[in-house]
Amino acid sequence: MPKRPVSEAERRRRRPTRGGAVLSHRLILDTALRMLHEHGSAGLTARRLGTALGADPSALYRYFRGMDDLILAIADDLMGRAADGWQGTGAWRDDLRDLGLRVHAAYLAHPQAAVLTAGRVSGRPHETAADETILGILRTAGFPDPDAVAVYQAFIDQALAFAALDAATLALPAAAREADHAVWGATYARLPARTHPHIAATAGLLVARMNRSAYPTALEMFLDSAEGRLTRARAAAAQVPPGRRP
Amino acid sequence: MPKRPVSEAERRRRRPTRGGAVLSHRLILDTALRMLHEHGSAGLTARRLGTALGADPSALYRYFRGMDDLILAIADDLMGRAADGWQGTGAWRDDLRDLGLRVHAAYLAHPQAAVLTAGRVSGRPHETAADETILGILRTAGFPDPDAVAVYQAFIDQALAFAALDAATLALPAAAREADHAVWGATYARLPARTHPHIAATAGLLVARMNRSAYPTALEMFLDSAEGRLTRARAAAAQVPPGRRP
DNA sequence: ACCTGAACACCGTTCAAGT
DNA sequence: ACCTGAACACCGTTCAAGT
Repeated sequence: MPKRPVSEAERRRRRPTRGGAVLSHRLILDTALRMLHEHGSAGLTARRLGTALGADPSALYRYFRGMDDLILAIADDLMGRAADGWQGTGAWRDDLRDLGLRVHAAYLAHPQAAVLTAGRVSGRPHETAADETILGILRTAGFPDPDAVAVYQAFIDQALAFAALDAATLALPAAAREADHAVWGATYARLPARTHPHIAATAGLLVARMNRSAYPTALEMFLDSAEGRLTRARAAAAQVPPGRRP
Repeated sequence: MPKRPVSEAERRRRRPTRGGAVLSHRLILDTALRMLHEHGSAGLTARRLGTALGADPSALYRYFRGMDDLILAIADDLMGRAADGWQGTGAWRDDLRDLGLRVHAAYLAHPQAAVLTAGRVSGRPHETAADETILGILRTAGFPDPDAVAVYQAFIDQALAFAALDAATLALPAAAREADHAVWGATYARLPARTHPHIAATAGLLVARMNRSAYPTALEMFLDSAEGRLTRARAAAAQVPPGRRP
């Protein structure tokens, strides 16, 4: 196990690099995000990041344990961008929808970063803050704790899972993305009705939909079902008045 | 654009490699899946694959355009494994649940491959066959075409998105996976109630749930909502008898 | 204290040459 | 027809040396 890099607060001297930049976690993170946009999700390498910062690549290892540590920091940064400035209205369904769409949008704004961070639990401040917010919305709305936890987990995983899936398409190099799009136009829309009757019958609708994210539909379906659960939980609670609870 | 490698049917001579193996798409695919299991999702490289096959790495380029082409072939293979031997019962809700869980399970059986193929549209035979099956289940159940297409897309994307998300955890090297698990135990369960009251209040439930997939919950919520849609669509259709349709 | 430079052990892909 | 071998342009990370 390599030893922990020096934290931002502990730093004393800030000697500039050969290129004149003064390194910091923030500067490295911002430069990494810029490189991901410019060069794609495979384009973030320690060597290129060093060059972009005007520093030797090995200097990065004083700030991050390695590329994996940097990627977890990027993940938490994306979550921070999603939650930045958010205010709840008190209407749980509207608030959840809004948060889900914000997380999805924050990831899609940095699709190459989203691909890299998909499925990683960072446990860092922005992530825990988002989790606390979502659990608070559900518990305040009246979901009993076991339901709140189950619905919370399905909600955040659905948002992140669709973000990663949709980001994967956007993050492809332009050529590959066009090739994937062309698959729909060329292969699916022209499958013969004899072998693929259902695809053939709905080809127009399929092609129109396939280049749009399914997340808004899936999110609304999720909220429908959550509302049903809440109604049933409230009805069950009304059967057992507060004074008679064990 | 590199030229297309020779297809399996077009091959004439089958000269064995230096290592004695006779190359084929199937052999390369199976060897690639084995390497992914043994060395993780970053462990599939052209050089290692060559060594494992007893061939020079450059020989692979006569079978696949490059690593990306190989990855799309692996994606279609996973979909084939999911659908292999599946039989519908005619009960749309049971059939969809079964297919969703099968796709999820097929991907989780090869998590390192799932990570690599997440979000890629292959347009190849097993993928189109699965799409035809799902659309058929929905249209036969009575979903009007626009609903059938919307629900189909949300269904397949949700299955693949959760598969990729859950696979990302399983595909981590053992050390990183344990570190991610430890994040839950150490960070989340011990956040103070003063700053994170909702996480603190449900910490036991959270830790118990977090190492299990949220897909079964999300899938059941999805099916709840789809059932509501179908009921409403049937009611609307009953309002307009067939003879009066435009 | 912090950054550098060399070193080590790797990559994917191309293309002319061999069999 | 198919595979090989060399070549090219890259990787992440470590560690002793410089400032």
